[in-house]
Amino acid sequence: MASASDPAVPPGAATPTRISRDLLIDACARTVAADGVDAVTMRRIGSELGVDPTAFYRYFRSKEELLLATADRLLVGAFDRFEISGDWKRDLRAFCLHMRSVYLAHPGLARLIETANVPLPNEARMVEAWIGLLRSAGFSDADAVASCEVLETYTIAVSGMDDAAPDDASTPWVGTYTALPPAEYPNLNAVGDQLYQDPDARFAYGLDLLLDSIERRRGSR
Amino acid sequence: MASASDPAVPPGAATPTRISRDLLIDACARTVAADGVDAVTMRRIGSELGVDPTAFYRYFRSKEELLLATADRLLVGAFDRFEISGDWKRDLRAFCLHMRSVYLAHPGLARLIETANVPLPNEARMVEAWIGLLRSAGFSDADAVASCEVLETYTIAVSGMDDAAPDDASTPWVGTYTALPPAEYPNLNAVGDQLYQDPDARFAYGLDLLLDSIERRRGSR
DNA sequence: ACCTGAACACCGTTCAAGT
DNA sequence: ACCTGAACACCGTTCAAGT
Repeated sequence: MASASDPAVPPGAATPTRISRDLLIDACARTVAADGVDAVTMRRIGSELGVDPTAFYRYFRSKEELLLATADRLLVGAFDRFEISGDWKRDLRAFCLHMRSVYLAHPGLARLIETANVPLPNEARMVEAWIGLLRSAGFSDADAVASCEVLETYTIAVSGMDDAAPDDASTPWVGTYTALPPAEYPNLNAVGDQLYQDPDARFAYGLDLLLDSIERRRGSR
Repeated sequence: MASASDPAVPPGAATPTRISRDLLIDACARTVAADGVDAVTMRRIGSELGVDPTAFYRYFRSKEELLLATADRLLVGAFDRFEISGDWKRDLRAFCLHMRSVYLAHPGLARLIETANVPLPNEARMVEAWIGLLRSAGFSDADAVASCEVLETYTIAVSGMDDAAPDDASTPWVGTYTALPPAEYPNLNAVGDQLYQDPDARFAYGLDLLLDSIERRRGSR
């Protein structure tokens, strides 16, 4: 797609380099956005670029290296020009909700970042921004670090869990809890129909619980 | 191993059934406890029972069915005879910490339960107990459901994230944040050495933030 | 009735061979 | 210098054949 519209590569010229790190990351990012991380196979990336599946080993040491580079690219702009209102609580809330939407749009991305054993460059910039927000809001260094870690962990772990579930995952769950014998499961029979209705609402509810406590701990010091 | 020490199976007798659902689940559970969910392969389970790798298809429809049955077995007793002190906050806190320790002892178990699209029987019993605890503590049904969901989600998602990281995963992270250029990363240079020190402490910190807020919402109604 | 084992359609990755 | 393609060592799963 990129090479077809690139006027710098005349069609009749001697075969130019058809792939590069950037092109491979592009193809990988497209696949992740379309079908998730699990859909990425070397054979698919290769055929998408019209190239042998094994050609990419000239540019990346392994599939994991390609996936991490792709993950980092997908984080670019996810938070970069995020508007800072000055209200730390409101800003952090919007931050977390926005990151969640990015994770949900790229199934497997959150878990990819979780399991990386080295922080991605754009992840570092994100944490830098979060901690800056907390420190300038008057939090002590220790509180800023702890609060930042908890919010980051909560956001990425819960979103990673929710994006792994298929779209209709909530449907089979709803109702199964109310079908259990009432003698053994009185509470589930009473309130089971309210369980697991809306993952987004649940995420926001927990996020507000965390932010409320963080705010209160700052005030009570 | 079981058949070798089983006196009910004389060595010279006509070959008896050597496997069953229970034996397969046992072997699978042993593998999960020793090396995690990812180490489970049909060929390994087969060789562990001295049986052809494909023999298990007579007892389970697929690998996933075996894994889910194993997950449910690993939840048995994880919370069953848990002591109820009567202090809901203290009980829920111990509950979550205990479940986390079970997840961490079985790498991949949390994610296995997360991605199941039907609740496991022992999971239902767990949620029944949690909601009962909250309702008898005076929470409204809506608050009990929401609080229970958030605590369950937080515990399983964060533990699933932490158990996926290798043991020395924290080591490479610590320090990388303080090595970044101070001009661009002033906050990470200032407090980066305090980041990602202790996953258990971080989990407990966030758990207390949640419980504090839950307690306050009950009181202010 | 139960287990076996060859086979199939996938993986990620290596490496000698082509151009 | 760059790409190819056969090959290797794995997967989960199927199915005809053995006993």
